[in-house]
Amino acid sequence: MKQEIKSKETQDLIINTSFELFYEKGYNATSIPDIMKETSLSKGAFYHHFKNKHEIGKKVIENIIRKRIKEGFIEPLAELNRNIPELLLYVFTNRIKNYSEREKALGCPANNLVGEIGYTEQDFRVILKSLFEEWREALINAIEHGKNRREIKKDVNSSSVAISLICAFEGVRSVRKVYDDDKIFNEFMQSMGSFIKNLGI
Amino acid sequence: MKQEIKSKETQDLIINTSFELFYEKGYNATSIPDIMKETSLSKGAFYHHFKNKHEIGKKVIENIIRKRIKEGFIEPLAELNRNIPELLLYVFTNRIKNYSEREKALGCPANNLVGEIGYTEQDFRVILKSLFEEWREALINAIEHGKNRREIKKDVNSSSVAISLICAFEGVRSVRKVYDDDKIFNEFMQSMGSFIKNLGI
DNA sequence: AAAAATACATTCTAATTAGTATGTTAGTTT
DNA sequence: AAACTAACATACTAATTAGAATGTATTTTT
Repeated sequence: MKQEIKSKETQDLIINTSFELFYEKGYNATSIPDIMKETSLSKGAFYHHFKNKHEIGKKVIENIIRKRIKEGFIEPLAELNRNIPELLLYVFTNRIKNYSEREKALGCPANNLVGEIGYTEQDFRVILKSLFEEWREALINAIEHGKNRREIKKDVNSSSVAISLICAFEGVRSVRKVYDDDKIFNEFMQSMGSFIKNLGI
Repeated sequence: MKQEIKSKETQDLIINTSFELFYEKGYNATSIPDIMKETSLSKGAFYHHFKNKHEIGKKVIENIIRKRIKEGFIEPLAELNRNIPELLLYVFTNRIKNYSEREKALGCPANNLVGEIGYTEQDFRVILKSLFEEWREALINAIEHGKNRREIKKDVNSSSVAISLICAFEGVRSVRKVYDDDKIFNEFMQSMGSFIKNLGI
């Protein structure tokens, strides 16, 4: 029982540390020794708990990144009693302002991984796709609610708007990463704002 | 004179090959031996012409990627005699359909590099930023033309729209890469289309 | 035509890497 | 309490890597 807790804690430490390093340096640029140096554990510990780097990659996406998307983008969409255009405006523009400098400089962890994925790492792609799908479904649900409550125009294509919001958001985090300047966010929010307002009646 | 031509040809071969491999496998996942195996030249040839991988990375961005952005996104914007909303619609939606399967699956080379960049590779970030700036300026110029010709609303913020178009476009190429499904493009184009139409008078 | 420089190829080193094998200590089961 | 197992650490191998050193044929310069 005591061992089980210890084991879980160690695994979590390795997964969390991996996430941070992948986020800062990229997946391919991070080695297993890099990760284990950071945890102050040995390489033996790594290979006792995990098969290889690929497995840790999957765990990072499935556990950490999925949780971040859920908490950051899906759960805030659950307040369906709110006015939907306002809710979307909040989720896609206001929230951006609250990012830490680190998050602004490093971009979106999910999107960074997408950038690194080539033909090779199809496993990662499939898991990431499922995360985006969950996000997309939550958005479609919110938009449909808005349509039913006549807060959003009937002729709005929910699925199309949902994916476009996701695309725009991922895009701006990427572009902001290159610019390293908050001006990008401010200008983006202005157009994004008018796009969202234009969905409303 | 003969040597100069040979030298240039070899350098171009190495740069082009590097671009293709970076695009397919990512920058970090591509080694110099990988590149040189592909060129059928030796490692000695690489280090005769270039200092290290970082230098080749810069050359790939400055030469190949800059050229692609110029030809693909900036030059098409030069047809300022056309109706600007239509021109934007063409550049940002219709053109997407013509991407090859490879380009769709692998995403945007510039954006992929952005994903891989951490705190470390600031050199790349700065060069990439200058490419995005050129693109942004061309877009602002086109939008301003549209405003002057009363094809675009006066209250449209050109800079904000320009950066948002870029963000959305980079975003969709990233998301399409995860989904590996053309449905993403089609749905994106619908919303992007109405956003652009909404800029017009 | 001799000397020098260029465009490479070959060979080497030293570091880093993934992954394995083999400890050792503590906890768990019987 | 003995036997077993889990949680690591240490020490290894084998491959890959960046990059330097050195060699050689072909041009270019003088």
